[in-house]
Amino acid sequence: MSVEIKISLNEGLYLKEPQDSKLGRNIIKYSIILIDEFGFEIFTFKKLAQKINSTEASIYRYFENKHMLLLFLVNWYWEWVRYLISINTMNVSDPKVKLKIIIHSFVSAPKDNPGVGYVNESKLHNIVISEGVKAYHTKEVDKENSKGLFASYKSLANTVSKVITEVNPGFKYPFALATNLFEMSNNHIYFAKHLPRLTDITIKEDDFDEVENMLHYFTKKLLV
Amino acid sequence: MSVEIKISLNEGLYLKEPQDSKLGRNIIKYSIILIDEFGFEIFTFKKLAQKINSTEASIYRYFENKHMLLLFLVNWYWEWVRYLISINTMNVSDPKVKLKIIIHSFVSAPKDNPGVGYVNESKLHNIVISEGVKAYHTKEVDKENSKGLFASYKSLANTVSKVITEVNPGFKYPFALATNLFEMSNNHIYFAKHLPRLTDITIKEDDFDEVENMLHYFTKKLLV
DNA sequence: TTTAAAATAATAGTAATACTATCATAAAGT
DNA sequence: ACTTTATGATAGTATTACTATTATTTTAAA
Repeated sequence: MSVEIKISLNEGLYLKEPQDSKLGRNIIKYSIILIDEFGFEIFTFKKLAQKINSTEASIYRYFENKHMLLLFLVNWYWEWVRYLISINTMNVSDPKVKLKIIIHSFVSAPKDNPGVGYVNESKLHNIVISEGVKAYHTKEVDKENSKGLFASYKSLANTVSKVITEVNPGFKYPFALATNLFEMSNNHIYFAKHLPRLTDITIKEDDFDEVENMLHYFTKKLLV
Repeated sequence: MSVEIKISLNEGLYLKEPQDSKLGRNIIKYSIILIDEFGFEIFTFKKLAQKINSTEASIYRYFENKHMLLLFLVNWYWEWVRYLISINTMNVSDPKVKLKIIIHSFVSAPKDNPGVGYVNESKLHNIVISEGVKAYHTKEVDKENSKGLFASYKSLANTVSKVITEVNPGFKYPFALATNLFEMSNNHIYFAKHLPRLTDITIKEDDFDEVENMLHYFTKKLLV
């Protein structure tokens, strides 16, 4: 039972839609594997080309450069989380329950879901955790933002902020809390793994329960 | 009235203490200016060398590579904020007031303080906001962490977490809140400037009051 | 089924980056 | 005055981040 979902993203992210061809899907698939394994700085189009028995030039026909590829991947992730939230909260009316589902999606999206053949969601999650912030910490943010290349993150923040406001209409910073839940989730998974003195939680073999509990704890206190 | 403070940092951060020579201090001074102006990716040792009429080779005698230089700079910043907090809370006994001072230091450290001749704290703050996360999002985190290259951030988190626990001994995540206040401060200043739809606050001509108010609001709700 | 169009591969080449090495000169410390 | 140390000048290498050109393969239309 695999219903292939194709996630559509802003056309400015790529030169040619990678999800529509074998090579394109290979670029997505193996870039995720390589970036997860070696990190974004070490990753190059040349190495990717070697891995998939293609050439640098061919990859450059799909993505302007590796930064754009990263931006594509994190947008894909944002959009996918948004999709998960939308289907999982579809028949839920209690906003508090919705928020629980949202937090669960932030923390453990890759765990519960089937997903798309050419995307290893778990590795992509690792990339978002380890490299995601680099997608928007560049000198080109403003230009890229004006082209809509962060639309998915903004939509996600918007969706979540609405639920926050439903839970507590008096809460003053719904957008900040929305993005903070997402960033905090990623940060503290990263901290627990690499800089444990910066957090209170621990992670044993990819069990993110403590992160989830922490976010619930914060959210509850903030929104009562 | 300029009392020159020299901030001592982990020796693993540099090959040769840059604060002890004219060239070293120039490297610090102008790397801050260049990274702030052009961003970390565009910044190279060659460009820096040209700017200060020196050579790449000379700069490499101080820092292994530009990543280490960035790590040095953010450590310097962390250590400096820690120093500010320690002197500004010295004679304060009320932990709530201490926390206010801490938040103010996170948000507006560069505003209120004289500082060190070769460091433009305001530009350095910009670098921490825009590039700081790159200092610890690398494949070498674990190795670098084991050498103590993140000690300053950890000390800072530790200091703040203690105050949080003083305010509310029952609060379950003092370290997470400590780091989150710092990260949130940086993130939302960045968002307000570049991705305003991701936050609720606005910043008009480097007035960070709204950020500070937001952090107070969050902290208060979390620690009552 | 042929044929044209489009996609990919193969190859080559360039400027910039991220270094390392060597030697000469200048500055500082004893 | 002398020796250590710091810096500058110069050169060189491997890798990166591309661009360009041509050949070959795949696909899609006539």
